[in-house]
Formats: sequence, structure tokens, C-alpha cells
Amino acid sequence: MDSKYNPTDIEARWYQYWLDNNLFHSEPDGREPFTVVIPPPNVTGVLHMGHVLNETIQDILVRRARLEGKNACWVPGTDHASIATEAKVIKRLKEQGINKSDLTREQFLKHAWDWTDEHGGIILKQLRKLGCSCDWQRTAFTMDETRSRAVIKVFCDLYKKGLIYRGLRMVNWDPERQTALSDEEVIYHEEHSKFYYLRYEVVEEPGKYAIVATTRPETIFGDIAVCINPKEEKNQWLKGKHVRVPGVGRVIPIIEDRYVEIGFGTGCLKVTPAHDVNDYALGQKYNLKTIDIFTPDAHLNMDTMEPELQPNVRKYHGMDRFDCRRQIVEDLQALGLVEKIEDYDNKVGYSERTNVPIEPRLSLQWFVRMQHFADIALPPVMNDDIVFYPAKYKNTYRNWLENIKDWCISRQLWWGHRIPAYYDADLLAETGLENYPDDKIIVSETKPEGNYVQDEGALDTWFSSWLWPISLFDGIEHPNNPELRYYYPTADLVTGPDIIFFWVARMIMAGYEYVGKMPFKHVYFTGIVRDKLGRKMSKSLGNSPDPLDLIERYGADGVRMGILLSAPAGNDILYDDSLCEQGRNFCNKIWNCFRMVKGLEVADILQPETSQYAIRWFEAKLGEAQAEIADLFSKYRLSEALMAIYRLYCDEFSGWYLEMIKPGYQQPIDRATYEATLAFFDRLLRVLHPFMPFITEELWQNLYERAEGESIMTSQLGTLGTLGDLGILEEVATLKEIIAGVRNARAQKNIPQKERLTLYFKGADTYQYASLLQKLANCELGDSQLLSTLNAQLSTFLVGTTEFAIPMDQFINVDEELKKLEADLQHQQGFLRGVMAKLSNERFVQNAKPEIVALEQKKKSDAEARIAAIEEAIRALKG
RNA sequence: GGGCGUUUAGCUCAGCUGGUUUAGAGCAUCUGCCUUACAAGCAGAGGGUCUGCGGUUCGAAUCCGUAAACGCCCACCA
Repeated sequence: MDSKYNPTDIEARWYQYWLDNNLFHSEPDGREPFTVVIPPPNVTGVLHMGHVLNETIQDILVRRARLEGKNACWVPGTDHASIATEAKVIKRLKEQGINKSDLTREQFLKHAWDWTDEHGGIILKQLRKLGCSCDWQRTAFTMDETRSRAVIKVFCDLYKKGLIYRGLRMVNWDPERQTALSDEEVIYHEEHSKFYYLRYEVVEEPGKYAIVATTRPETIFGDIAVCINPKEEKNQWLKGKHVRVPGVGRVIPIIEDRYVEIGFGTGCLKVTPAHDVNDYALGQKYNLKTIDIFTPDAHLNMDTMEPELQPNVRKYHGMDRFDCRRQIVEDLQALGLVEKIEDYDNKVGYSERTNVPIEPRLSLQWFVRMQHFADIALPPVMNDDIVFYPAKYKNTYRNWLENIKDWCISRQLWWGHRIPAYYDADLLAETGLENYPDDKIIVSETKPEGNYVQDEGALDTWFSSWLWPISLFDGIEHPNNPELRYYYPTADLVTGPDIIFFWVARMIMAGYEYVGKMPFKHVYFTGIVRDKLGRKMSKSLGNSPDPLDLIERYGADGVRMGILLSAPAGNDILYDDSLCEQGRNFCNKIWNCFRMVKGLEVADILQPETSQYAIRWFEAKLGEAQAEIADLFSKYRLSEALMAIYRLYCDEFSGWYLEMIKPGYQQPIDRATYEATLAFFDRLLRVLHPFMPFITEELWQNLYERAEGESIMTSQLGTLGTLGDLGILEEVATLKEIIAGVRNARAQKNIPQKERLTLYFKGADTYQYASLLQKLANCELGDSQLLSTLNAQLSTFLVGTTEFAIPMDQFINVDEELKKLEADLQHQQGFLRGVMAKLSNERFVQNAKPEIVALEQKKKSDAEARIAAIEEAIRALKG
């Protein structure tokens, strides 16, 4: 065996072994279920660091549950990611010289499916490299048959219940993809822009102007009115008058509404109902008409203007909205109609997917009434039926649900579930879509007989995602089926807080609506993976490492440890390669522990007392650690659990236990100790397995002879650990301190390891540690009776209240030693003063709990003993 | 504009309902060691007036108030 662990072959081999033995697969049985559904990654996506974090955590939870004897089922799958995938397909077609508009819906979908078949599932393959123990036989897709039927059924059901409606509303429009978006898909960015003060000539008083401040001068073509606050003093003179839209020529009225804030800007608000949510509301209130001046891709469309105005504005026809902004400002400046331009910071909404500024647009869309869902989804989270980790997200959740707005679920896309609404073809031809009567719409799972046309729209991807925990078990079409009954509610959901509204909240809604139960019991919100400078990882910054590359360099186990180490729930993780390095080093450490143990020659010889002692101690230590780890798991403090395991291996097992039982050079080990050590190792591997599945399987398989098909995965943790024998734990803690004292003295005085030292107890002399002291610190115990007769210079140290001394004439520097002792003395005296201050405070003695007072008293006597010992040592040193 | 969160060693974080020998871990740093499992290692060491101020209390990193800095979420001031 090489002294370095080499993960590559080992990982591939064991993953295949797990697959060959079907160890990830779950079927309902008598055991307690433990279900996790994967947050489905985009079907055409590739693995990034965020996935690594997320999937590693899920795998840890799933593998831990399996080891605890639960029937663990982790269902994988992918998301059709409507808008993102459609964008990718369009881009690819463009590269082939094909425009989407040249294709029929069917032709386009053919391309999209081809693309999906080609690239779909790459990410699932990558998850295998990470070691994810998903039940691949259950792999699902949000647009496969079962999931699609569920979506359609739910749509029809909600429509029948009156929870879905069609309506003409101002929606967020993505001009790039030319579709509506939900509010959640809009991201607002603060922007440095300009505030343009435009001059609207007052018709009744030629030569006088109303000044209107706007950030969007290109929308003046749609201006229908100018609104002032009736209470605003300075604008009283405008009441009842009319103004002329600059550069356009349209004459529009001054209207009055308290919506306009007094003191903001000029107090004159241009009202453009077709292009602003608030203006639309004003337009409705005052029954103003709307003029939509944009094409769906946000270019200027002057055909909507009044014929008599056309000549004035023809030049802007077909311009991009931002080009037009520059142009109109320039033109108005030339006409002297721009009062001034100021710098201004405002928020601009961007499409989450295409990253172009969204355009508020009046259009006919489908919506889900959300109040009903908010009502059923809020209580279970607030009263912790569903527990959020960390809990702070309960606030975020509540805030959203208490201000819920209807959910726009229709998208003007082809890649997605097509809306199952049908229109009578003849009637539609007569009325058009907008005026088609609602009661003549047929919403149905199948196409109705006759001459009907189906709604062109597709559904928001999240309209399928919200059913995921149910539809994965076919619970929409077959409510109450055995699989659903067994696996639902799922145990843990692991996801990012960025999709708490998109997904988590809506799954809770759907869960209660369609199963009557929560979809999951715990939600673990991960942080965002950032680079070590705190920047989000992104393609454009090039600061995102390729996980597969990392796996190659550090091993999957190393990467899993690296990503997890500093990732407490909900905290951002600042990723750095050095973390994976630590993971790799840890693997190496374990590997070498194994080499040492398995490299021992076993003989039927007497078991040394030190080994018996070591075994008793480690038994207790392991029990204690397992209890601690179980506790941390129950609180989802996974990185702390891993750290506890790390210390258990490196410190306790490798640093202390193995050193204690290690036979002398080229000596064999006794069988009893050897067997006990293998048993410890076995337990240690199982505790670590959820975090580092590959190396633990490799070593576990080689620890003993194992039967074919056997795996650490399905071994059991057994007793999760009971608090160990406290007595021996304390004893060894003291022993460790004594050894550290000796080693410290040796290091400070530069005494070579080989030089055997003699250690004297001063006062209470206990010899039980003698052989371990010799073994671990190369020092023998002297007879303290003889200490006073030695007449040697002593190096001393304290453990608890016991003083220890090592004679070391030739090495000692009296001045240095004195300095050290004086410093120690001062520290102890300061400590004593603090204790005394408390004890001489009557109110403390009266009010504090008796055990606290007793403790202070103990502190006092201990400190006094220590001070006495130090003072004596000083005297001795001074001669 | 509202709400939430964070601020503890150079870095990343623990420290739960105030009291456990005048604050812990990992990493990094420094000093010795190629000691026969491991230099991707071993042994040892240094490093913090717990963001500031005020309060409650016998006692505060911990509770309350307040200020500042940073971060996140929500919101229609053009």
C-alpha cells in the first residue's frame, strides 16, 4: 500500500459496486421511511459548486439515515426549465441559421427534445462522480408523462375550483424571450440613471410649461394625461388645463390624484397607462385609454399612434427602447423642451433568466389566486410543523405570504406544459382572444370534440415544480396510492434560500391542497457558495472551479469535505481550494491509520496493561463522540459533526489511541488489542461514511473479509453512542496534560526526543500512568521521596493543583525559568483576586446558587495551592 | 421606505435558557523534528479588553436599549 491515498480508481470501482448491487434502490417495506426529493437541476445544466454543496448535504443525510436503519429513498430528477432551456435551444438553432419564427410549434419542440435527449442528464451522471446515492431507477423529469399529466390535472382542478383565472393585467414582460414572467422572476438592481425634466406646454397659456420629471422619456408617446396632487400649492394653476406632449403633439388633460406625492420632483407625473403599473391603475380609475407604443420585443411601434400625429413620430418607428431614449432626449433638447437632466438612482427590474430590463406590459395571462394558498401554507411553518433551518427564514416566509399577490403562470413559450384551455375556433375568430367570453373557455385534460383551438401559452416551470414531492410518487393521478402513503411526507428538503418563494412555499401550498399534508418535515437552507473574496461564483468572473476537475485533484471525498467544512446552515460559504486540500489530507490520514493497523504483525502474546487501558478509554471516547455527533445531526449542524469526526480521527484515534497501543519497533501486537482496534476502526468508518463514502467503503471492505454484496452503506451504526465512562475520560484528560507538560518542557529546552527524562510528582504521587508516560513522552517516573536529595535544577509545571518537576541541570536557564514562573504566578494571583472579589461580595454569596458559590470556593483553594507551589518552585530555583 | 440577520483570534466559525479554573475549534502563522502508519506528517508555541456606548444583575460574549458597519429579503415615489 502506498503511503498516499489515490482516490480515482477506488471511487469508480465502489460506485459501480453500489450500482451493481442495487444498494440505492428503495421499495416500501416495514422500516421507517426517509425520503428526500432532489431539487431538480435544469435538464441541460452542468454541475457547479452550488450543486456540489447541495447534493453533498442531501447525500450525507440520506446515507446517515440508511445507517440508522431507515429505508432511505433519494429520488433524483431534472427540471425542464422552460425559459432557460428554450433560450438555449433558440441560441443553438440560430447558430445553425434557423430562427424560431421560421418553425412551427411542433418543429421547435422536436429540436428541444433532441437537445434534451442529447444534453439531458449529463448533470445526473456528474452526481455519480460526487458519490450521490440516488435511487436512479426512480429518475424523473418534470415534463415526463406522469409529471405532465399531474400538471394538467392540477390546472384543470384549480380552474374548476375558481383558483385559476384568465385576465388582462399589467405583467412583467421579458422582451428578449417575449413572454410574461411572475413577480418572483424579476430582479431589481439599483442603477445610476438620469431624471429628465421635460417641458409640456400648457395649451391654455401658450409659452408657459408644466415640467414633468421622468426616467423614461421614450414612453412619452404613450402619455395620456399629466397628474398633479390637488393639494400641491405650486401646481394649482394647472388645474383643469391641458398640456401638449413635447415632440409628440398630443394634447392631454391635467388630472388630479392624491397618489402623486407632494414635494417629489416637480409634482407633475406623466401618466402612461400602457407602460407603468401605477399609471395603469390611474388609467383604470379615470377611465383613460392606453396606447401601447412597444412591440413585444420592446421596439417602438408608431402604428399605434393617432394618424394625425404619425408624421411627428415616424422617425422613431422600429427603434430599440434605449436608442429611442437617447434620440428623443437629443431631439427635445434641440427643440428647447428639456428643462434639465439630473443624475438619479433608481431600481430597474431585470429578467432573472435573460437579464434584460423587463417591460411592464398589458397582456392577457393566466393567474393563480394565491390568498387561499397563503392561508393554508402559513400556519404549519409558523408553528414548526415544518421546521426551517436556520429558523430566521420563517420571517422571510411569513412576510411573503402575508403580502401575497396572484401568480402569473402563463408563459409565451413553447417548451413547457401547454395550457389545457380551449377556444371555439369560430367564436374566437369573431371575438379575438381578449374579448373571448370566459364562460365559453373549455379547460379540460383532453381536447374537446369539435373545432377547438388550444391556448398557445405554456405554464411557468414552477407550476410543475410545486407538485414535485407528490408527482414523483404519482400522487396527483393516484391519490393515496401505496408509494405516496409510504414515502410522503418526505423527510428533509435541502435547497437555497433564493427559491424559498419560487419553490419551497409553493410546494407547501400544493402539499396541503393535494395530499392534505406537509410535503417535508424539515427544510435545510444552504448558503451561497462564494469565492474566498466573498464574490458570488459566476461564469463571467471565472471564479467558479469545475467540480469534476476538483474531484480529479482531491478526490470526491476530499471535495465533499472541502465544501462542507465551513458551511453551517444558511451561512454563505467562502470556498477555497485549500478546504478541499484539507479534505484530501484527511483522507490520507485515515489511509495511513489503516496502513498502520493492518500492517501490524499479530501474535498470541500477553496483552499489555497499557493497551487494556487504552481500549477502555477509547471505548468511552468513541461513545462520547458518537453521542455528540448524533446530537449535531439532530440539529442539522453538519459541518460541526464533520469537524467532530475529524478531531476524533486525527486527535483521539490517531494521535493518542494508536500511539498508546502501538507495539515497539518490529514487535508484534497481541491479538486482543488488534481485534479491539479493528472493531474501533469499523465503527469509526461507519460514523464517517455519510461524509466520505468512498474511502470509508474501501477501508471497510478491507478491514475484514466481507461477503459479496455487503457494503458499509447498509451496515448499521448500532448504538448511536452512549456517554462514556466519565472517570476514565477525565483520567486520560489529565494524563494528556501531563504528557503535554513534559513535551513542552522538552521543546522549550530543546532536549532531543531520544533523551530519556525523569518526572517527579510533587505531593500526591500516582504511578498509574508510568508506562504510558514512558511510551508517549519518553520519560520515566522518579521516586518523589528522592527528589529533595537530588539537589538539581528543576523545570516545573502544574496540572490541576499537582506540581510536576523534571530535573534537567544541563539544559536549564534559571533566568528564563524564573521569568516563566513569575508570569504564571502573576496570572494565578490575578485569578485569585477575581475569585476573592466575588467571594467577599455578600450579595454574591447570598444570591448565587449554592453550587456556584461552592465552585468559587474550590477555585479559591485551588488557586491558593497553585500559588504556593509556584512560590516554592521559585524559592528552589533561586537556591 | 419597511423587515430580518450578522459583528468573538490573521481567516472561517462554535459558544443553547447569564456563573464550569479570568473565551473554544479548524485553517493559517512561528519554533523544533525526514521518530520504523502518515512531511498531504509529528511535537510544541504564540494570538482575542467578544464592534462602540449605556443599562439590568452579586455576576454579561451571553439579557435589554442605543449607535455604527456589513449582508439579505420585501416595497408601485414617477
